[in-house]
Amino acid sequence: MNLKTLAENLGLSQTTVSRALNGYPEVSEATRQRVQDAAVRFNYRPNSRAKGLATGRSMVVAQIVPGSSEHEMVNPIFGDFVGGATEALARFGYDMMITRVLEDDQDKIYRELHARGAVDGVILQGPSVEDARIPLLNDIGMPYIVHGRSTGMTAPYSWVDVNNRRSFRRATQFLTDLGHRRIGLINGLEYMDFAHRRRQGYCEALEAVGVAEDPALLCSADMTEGYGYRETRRMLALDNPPTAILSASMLSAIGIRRAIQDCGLVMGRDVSVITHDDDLSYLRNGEDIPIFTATRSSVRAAGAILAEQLISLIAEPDHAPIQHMLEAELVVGASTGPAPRRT
Amino acid sequence: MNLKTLAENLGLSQTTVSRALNGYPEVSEATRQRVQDAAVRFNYRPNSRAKGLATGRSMVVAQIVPGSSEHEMVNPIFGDFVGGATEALARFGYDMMITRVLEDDQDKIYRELHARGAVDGVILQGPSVEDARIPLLNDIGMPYIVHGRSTGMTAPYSWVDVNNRRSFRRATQFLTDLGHRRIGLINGLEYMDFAHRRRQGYCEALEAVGVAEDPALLCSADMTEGYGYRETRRMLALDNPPTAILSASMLSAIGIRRAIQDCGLVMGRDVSVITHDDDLSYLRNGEDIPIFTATRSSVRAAGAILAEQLISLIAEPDHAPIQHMLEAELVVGASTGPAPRRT
DNA sequence: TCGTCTCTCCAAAGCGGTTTGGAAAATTGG
DNA sequence: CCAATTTTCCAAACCGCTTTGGAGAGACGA
Repeated sequence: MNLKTLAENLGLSQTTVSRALNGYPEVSEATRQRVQDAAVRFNYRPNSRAKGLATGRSMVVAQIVPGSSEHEMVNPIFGDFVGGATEALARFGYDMMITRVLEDDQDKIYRELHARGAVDGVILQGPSVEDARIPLLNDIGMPYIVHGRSTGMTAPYSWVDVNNRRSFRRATQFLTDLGHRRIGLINGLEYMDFAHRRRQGYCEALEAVGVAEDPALLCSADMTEGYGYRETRRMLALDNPPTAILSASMLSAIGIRRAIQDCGLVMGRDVSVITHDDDLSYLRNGEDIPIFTATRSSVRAAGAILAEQLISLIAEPDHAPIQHMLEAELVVGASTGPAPRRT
Repeated sequence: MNLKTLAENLGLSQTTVSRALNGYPEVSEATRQRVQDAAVRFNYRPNSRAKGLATGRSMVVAQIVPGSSEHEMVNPIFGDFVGGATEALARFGYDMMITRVLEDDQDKIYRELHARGAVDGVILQGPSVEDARIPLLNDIGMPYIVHGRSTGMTAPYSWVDVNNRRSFRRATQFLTDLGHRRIGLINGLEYMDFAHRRRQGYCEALEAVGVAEDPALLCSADMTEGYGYRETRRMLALDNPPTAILSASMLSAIGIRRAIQDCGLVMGRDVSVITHDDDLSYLRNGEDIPIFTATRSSVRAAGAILAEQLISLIAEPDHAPIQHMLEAELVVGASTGPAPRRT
């Protein structure tokens, strides 16, 4: 059923039917009712592509998933983020398209996506420090919003981000307040902006209590369970092991907990742990009381906010850049306690 | 830059330019070269919507993410699955669209997606036993393929699935061969088809050694870490606790391990554990040697296969239903050992 | 030299909507 | 009752591409 046959069935012109359905005022209420009823009866839906052609909008937002090779790690937050974003997008009649792109032809794909008119806007995921995609998108002139920020960017751009520096500063300070001085940081990849900022916050808090950072207590890699385990084992084997560890993700934290137990220690007593918690639906930090003390910020909620902001950027192309800072909450769980007295 | 202006620039008709770019033989090699060069020079890309309108194909495949409420759990496999699928889709020029849909208006959304002509085909995720979406899609007449199967379906349909029953039968048998007779099953939600089948396999293997199933050793829920922990604690507190546990996911298995340790027992010695492992990129089962003995089947690979099969279904609308069975491999890790002698 | 084939290329008709610029009909005001 | 509005509807152009049905130009054989 297309507009033409629907109009014929009603004995009206396509114009009138189109207007009736799209809520234009140039059509009487009686006619509008009649048209709407018929549309429902015939299960009529305007063809997306035709509508898009005519209006110049695709009502689709893209999320580009980078992946340099077959074995690239998928970001665990992907599912929840998309869940939050699609829900918000659906409310405004938008769909989300996922495009996978190899590192090397980022440029090409973004340009093509725009030239093809396939999408109205783009969500940029996982920005690195000085991310090259930002100037690229500025150049292309397609609405976009970044999930996170990119240190070192001079040009303005729209973003939604958690205050990673502050949250890790607070977390570290929480530990120093408890008397900890040897604090490990099991961080994400530090060319990623979020990890870069978390490290800054950590360093600032250490500096505030006059502790110099120790390279042996720092590491940076993909945030897996095994990584958390391995690095914790390494740190606990040091002559001067940490009494507390900061973790960049729940998964690493689970590995950290395992390592602590395997060393015959008790988490929260011998070694305190604070982790960042994205509040993933399939990886909850405990049920009633949190297992880990954590800096918590729902990535799902972030997805919804990004989607809404992107839509307003699309609606108003020369809107000033949107900059939306989210604060992580510091929730206290069972994994932290006062620094053990030096024996 | 659109076809018209490109043609004008070249002094050719739109027809010729279109044909030159799409590889039709009615155009001389010299002209084709000239056209292609110009297309590159002007960075011309045919508009997706216009092309779709003209050809009647959208070159988009949808994946519907069900979600009944705000707090619905996102399936942890989502990211890897989409990664595998989009990669395969991209090879054939397809994009993937994610649509979120509330349980209650599944019907409406599928029908609309088809009527709107927004997508050429659909991937159905997470089928339940007797899933109502399958007859619905048959009725609508849109190409689709199911990730998993649906017990109790009479109508034929296309699917790609892991042989869940066999793999859990083998896993259970592996344990009975080691002398285990008290074996717990910490299963996924059993209205989901995969969980239903795994339970069947488990029961079959127990029956083979004459062991009756014990309701106290069975449970079914969303597969979280906390769930694995809680149920393991419960089972280990029984008068007659299990000596082995089967887990439906890595996440639950991690909780199971934690519970075993918290009870002062050793996994692989006091309690054996086998888990299903979807080989998620962010949740690897150990690095060199597997932590858990596991039935392993890459969900990422499954995504790629589903995508390819769906594309062939789209290309050939009256293709016979595709039924592709994947076998999980049983990899032996450090979490299993002979049944401890009854003391 | 002329009809017949190929080779190239093109004008125009869709695909299914939206939107502009009127025109006919109904309403209002004097 | 008639002119001036307002209301209601429509024909046709347009969005950017593909594809059908030729047409013109050389090449070829007779």
